Amino acid sequence: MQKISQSTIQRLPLYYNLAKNLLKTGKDFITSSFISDIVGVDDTLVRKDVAAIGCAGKPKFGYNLRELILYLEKFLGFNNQKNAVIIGAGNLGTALARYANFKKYGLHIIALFDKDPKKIDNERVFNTNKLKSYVKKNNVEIAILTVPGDFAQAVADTIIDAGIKIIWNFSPTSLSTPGEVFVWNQDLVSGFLTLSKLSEINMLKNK
Amino acid sequence: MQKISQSTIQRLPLYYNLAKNLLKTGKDFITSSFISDIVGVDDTLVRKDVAAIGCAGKPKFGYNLRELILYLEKFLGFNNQKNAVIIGAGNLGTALARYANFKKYGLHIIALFDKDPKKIDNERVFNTNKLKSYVKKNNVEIAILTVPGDFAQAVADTIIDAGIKIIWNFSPTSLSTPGEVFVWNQDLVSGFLTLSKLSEINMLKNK
DNA sequence: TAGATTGTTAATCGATTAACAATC
DNA sequence: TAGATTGTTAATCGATTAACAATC
Repeated sequence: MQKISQSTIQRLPLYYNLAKNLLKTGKDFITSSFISDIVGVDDTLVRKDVAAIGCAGKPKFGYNLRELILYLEKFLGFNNQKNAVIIGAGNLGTALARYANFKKYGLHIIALFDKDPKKIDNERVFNTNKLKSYVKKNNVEIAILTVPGDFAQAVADTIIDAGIKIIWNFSPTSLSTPGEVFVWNQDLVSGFLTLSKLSEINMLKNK
Repeated sequence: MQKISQSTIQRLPLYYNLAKNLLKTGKDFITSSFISDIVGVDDTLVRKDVAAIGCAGKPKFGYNLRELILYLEKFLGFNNQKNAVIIGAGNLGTALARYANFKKYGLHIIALFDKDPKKIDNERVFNTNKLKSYVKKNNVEIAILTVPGDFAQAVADTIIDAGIKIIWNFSPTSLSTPGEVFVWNQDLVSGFLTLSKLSEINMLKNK
């Protein structure tokens, strides 16, 4: 299998969303230049990305829409349902837990943890001191960290100890983890700062 | 001014968070190799990034921590307070609005909009039909889109018409916008799919 | 002074874009 | 057949890494 770059992987969900939207309009085919126009990625690159997941197009028509969608769903692993827990039942953690859509894409959030007794109902939200045993018992693959930065490393240590190999880190702290643990940082403040600076540069460019 | 790459800009907030944490421990200096170890970025690259924002280090010591923090704050624009509105007062939109931290970093969320009458209080949450006039009246620079994908383009058209030049797009829809409008996509489902696939590749690598 | 660390120039690597052949 | 679009190879571009000189 040829290796697929991170950049390609990050673009595929964009193609997927677009393909699903186009399907609603009753279209049967989608061309690389159509995708290019809307997603803002060069059409050659779109074709390379699509080729990389093994989906072939038809000259003069483009890609069969349903087929492309199936290839994307298969590649992105919609059907490998994964259990996840959220640590930190604050605003963001709670919002993520309520976002029903995740399940369709393979992310099944089965519990939240917090150390604030007021948030604990022992049904959906548990005390953080039960985190380790819960993870071991319930086949949890993913931990979603929505705790304040000061606690992130300690929580990470705990869940790694319990066997977690995938961390979706919404905290502002860079985590020190062993090589076999995969961390995906999604701190939204960092996101905002990046957006803010890049937009500034974009303004200057358009002056 | 030399141009600073998007990759550099995306790393700077990571350095910033680390620097702030280290400050709490009473340290006065921070070295590029220390940053490298924790953030997971080559130390040469760290030095280039820091040099790019004009901050100079001291051989044998590293960077003065407070000085580095000041340079980062200045570059990332913490003091340019920007007004923002959130469109879509669902779980995520509401959570973002409640996240008080944003204000420290220059993001001032001054109102939310929704079309569901049950969510409207005409104090913090307004009817979407007032969006355009509100944006024009209140010096709103940033629109945060947390609406379902089907409505994203229509909302985008409205706010662009009202003069918005920066969109933080949490919806799963790629937006068609004029070149002077800057869009930063942060769809969390796409985020999860990327995380999921990359972690899979990471697993294989570690077998 | 010796040694650690910064700063910079050159080399490498990989991603994107350009050119164009293949094909429906 | 002609033309549009895919698929692929080559060229370009930019980001990262390596090597090493400068400096405190």
